[in-house]
Amino acid sequence: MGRSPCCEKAHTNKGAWTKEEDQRLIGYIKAHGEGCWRSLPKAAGLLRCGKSCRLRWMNYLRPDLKRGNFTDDDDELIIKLHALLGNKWSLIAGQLPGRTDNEIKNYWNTHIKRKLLNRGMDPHTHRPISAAAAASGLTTASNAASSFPSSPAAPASRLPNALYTAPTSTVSFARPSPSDDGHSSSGGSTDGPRCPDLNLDLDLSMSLPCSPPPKTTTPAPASPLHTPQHHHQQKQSICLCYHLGVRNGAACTCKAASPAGHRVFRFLRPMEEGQYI
DNA sequence: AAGAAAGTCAACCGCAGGGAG
DNA sequence: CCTCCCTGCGGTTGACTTTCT
Repeated sequence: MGRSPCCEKAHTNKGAWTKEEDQRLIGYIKAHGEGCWRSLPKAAGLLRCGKSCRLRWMNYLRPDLKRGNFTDDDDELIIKLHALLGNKWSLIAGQLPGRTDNEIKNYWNTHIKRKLLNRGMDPHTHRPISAAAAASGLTTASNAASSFPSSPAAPASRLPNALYTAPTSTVSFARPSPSDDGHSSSGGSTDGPRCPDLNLDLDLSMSLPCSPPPKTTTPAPASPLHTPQHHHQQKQSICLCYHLGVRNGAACTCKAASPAGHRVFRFLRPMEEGQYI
């Protein structure tokens, strides 16, 4: 019956982190590197559960985080990536160096949704609201927004033209199955027309080419492990073809460029025929 | 100036995936 | 192949801040 708690809740703090806790966490990770989040709190002398420590580090304390406002270019990139990937915030974050999935998720929900609605676009389907409403029975923008499933599940024919302009590159990519995230229950995708080959304009102005990340002034912790931070840093170099399930393609050498091999590149499970995001 | 409403975002929760044994 | 454990992800909550009346 139920899961066992991830940690001993009776002796853990919850809620906002104090400066002292932050310093303890930062100090410990600087000294020992990331990894083994479950045992980290005890080792660092923190009365927090490991998940909480990880989240705090990932979303707030990491030295490579970029604080501050999103630019319009960021907005557009997020919109495009969301149209492509759905609510795969971690993948989207991987294309925005210094941004976290949580930050982007919040930003989407608080800013970009409204921005799209103001444009008359359904933030889920990325289609004009009138068309989206006609197709799904929605009648208002707020309905359209509130009825979001986690994935836009938009076949190519339903995505905005901006994403499917004259194809500069044609990619036949695999979409994950609808059950991948367990939430794609609506959006009119599962019974839509099959669309195995999508002509994607992949020129999304990615700032991160398929090459090893350049040396930065912020040294990574001296941890030989494939730490989550390492993972995040590497995520910035994830090639979109991996996101799209097109791995080991002749045109992609990302994996070879990665020192951490399979742990670095996470990719969406290739879809079975007829399945969409 | 005070209270209400709306907006923002850090943090929590539960689940899924993957690796180890 | 199965089970357990750990990590990471996405959805949601709620405290705090800002704006409006």
